[in-house]
Amino acid sequence: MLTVPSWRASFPGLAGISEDVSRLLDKRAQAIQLKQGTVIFGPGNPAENLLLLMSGTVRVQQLSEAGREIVLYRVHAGESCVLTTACLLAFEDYSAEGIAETDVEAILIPRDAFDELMAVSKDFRAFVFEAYSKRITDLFLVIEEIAFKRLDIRVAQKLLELKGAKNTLHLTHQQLAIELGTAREVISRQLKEFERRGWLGLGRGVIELLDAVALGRLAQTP
Amino acid sequence: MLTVPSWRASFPGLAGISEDVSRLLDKRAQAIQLKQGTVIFGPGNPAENLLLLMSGTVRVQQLSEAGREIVLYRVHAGESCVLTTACLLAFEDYSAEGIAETDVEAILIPRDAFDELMAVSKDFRAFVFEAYSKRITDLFLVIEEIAFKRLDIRVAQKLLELKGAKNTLHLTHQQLAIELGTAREVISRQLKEFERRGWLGLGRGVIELLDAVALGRLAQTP
DNA sequence: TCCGCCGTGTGACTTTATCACCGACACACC
DNA sequence: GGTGTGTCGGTGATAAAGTCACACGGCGGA
Repeated sequence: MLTVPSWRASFPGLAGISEDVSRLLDKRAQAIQLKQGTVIFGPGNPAENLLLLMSGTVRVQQLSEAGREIVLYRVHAGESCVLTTACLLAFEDYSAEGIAETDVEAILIPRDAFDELMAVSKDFRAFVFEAYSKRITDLFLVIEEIAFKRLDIRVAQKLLELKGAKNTLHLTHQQLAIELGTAREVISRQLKEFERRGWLGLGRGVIELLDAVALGRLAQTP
Repeated sequence: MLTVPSWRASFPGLAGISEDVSRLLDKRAQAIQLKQGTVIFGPGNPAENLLLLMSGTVRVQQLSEAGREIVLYRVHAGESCVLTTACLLAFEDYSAEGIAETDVEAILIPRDAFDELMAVSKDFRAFVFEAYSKRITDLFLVIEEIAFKRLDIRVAQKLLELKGAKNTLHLTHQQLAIELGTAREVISRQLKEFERRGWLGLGRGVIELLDAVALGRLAQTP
């Protein structure tokens, strides 16, 4: 009856699961570590397992035939890489790839254990579908933004989203272009314009937010 | 032991289900008919059931705040409206809406029956995840196209995709603009250009494909 | 030290989006 | 038959975004 310090504490969605499901998880789940930059799944090597992230983030992005890229969403600690489960059970190939953006600790649930958990646990099903729901609404948001939103607004939003506690971002114009699915030159010019307005300071591979308030105002505009 | 002429014949993915699951389906599933134009789910009225389409098509589209729209995908006969199941179990609101594009006959599976089926039937789980997989790759495709593909190519593709057996399409420039998530004027000019090249004949609410081969060539270009 | 790569800047041009407004047709109603 | 009224499509002007080609400078490795 002692409380085992379980990884499951990180996943509120799994809090309510029953004793025996819990044991099943403990038996079949496996902790892994991934170095920053590891390609977790992608064209050619489909995901074989469900991942639950303990720490770090995974970036999921789409590659176009022409070699351009766009970031679809990020999986953070406490979340799961569920969209991979779609191909996990349906065997269909993915055109997206997942990359460990930082070092990552994760729990790995093999395909058959995933299926068994879906069968036996209502809570696990709810957990999975909730995660699906979040990802799909993320995708809908991406579609809405690239189709209908002005780029300056999206750049401002993305800068505020990516900045951490400090107001300094370490990323290149090219990386920012991939975040938004556009071209590097377009981003360069946009950042230049923000710099001209005194909102940003620009350096090689560094962007400093000087006026987050002004950026926030722009980001708010509908 | 007589074969009941079952609706399930329309769904190859459900062919292999066992006797008792089959009985469960028959008991809980319910046939419905929907008139063309019916809003099946949308902001404000989330889907309460899983739909399996017997006949007709459902168009799923996204509405932007600014009032613009884009078609995300279509559900055809023999397919299911699975993405709604994500919110069906996770209760999250959808920003997309589903509309019966034609008169529709469908099988309706209530939420609790859906959950029970997920629990008891491996085949049903496979069916659901396969449907998910298809939809999600559809969404990825939409993202790739609006982000990276030239509009003239997308117009050509869409014209060929929407045309039936005949080479005559009944849709307005506005509708075509919604298909592609762009503006009506842009479509008008593009169609005009195709007409100038002799590829199309244009009338009020009518587009006639005169040179499908040329359109196909354009649609192929990477 | 020098070469080469990477990140960035820029000009010229094309494509796409936006805004404002117009005319034409279709249908309903007098 | 005329007269609204709403839908559909056409167009010009302008702005935003994407594309292409190339130049510059820093910095790290050979």
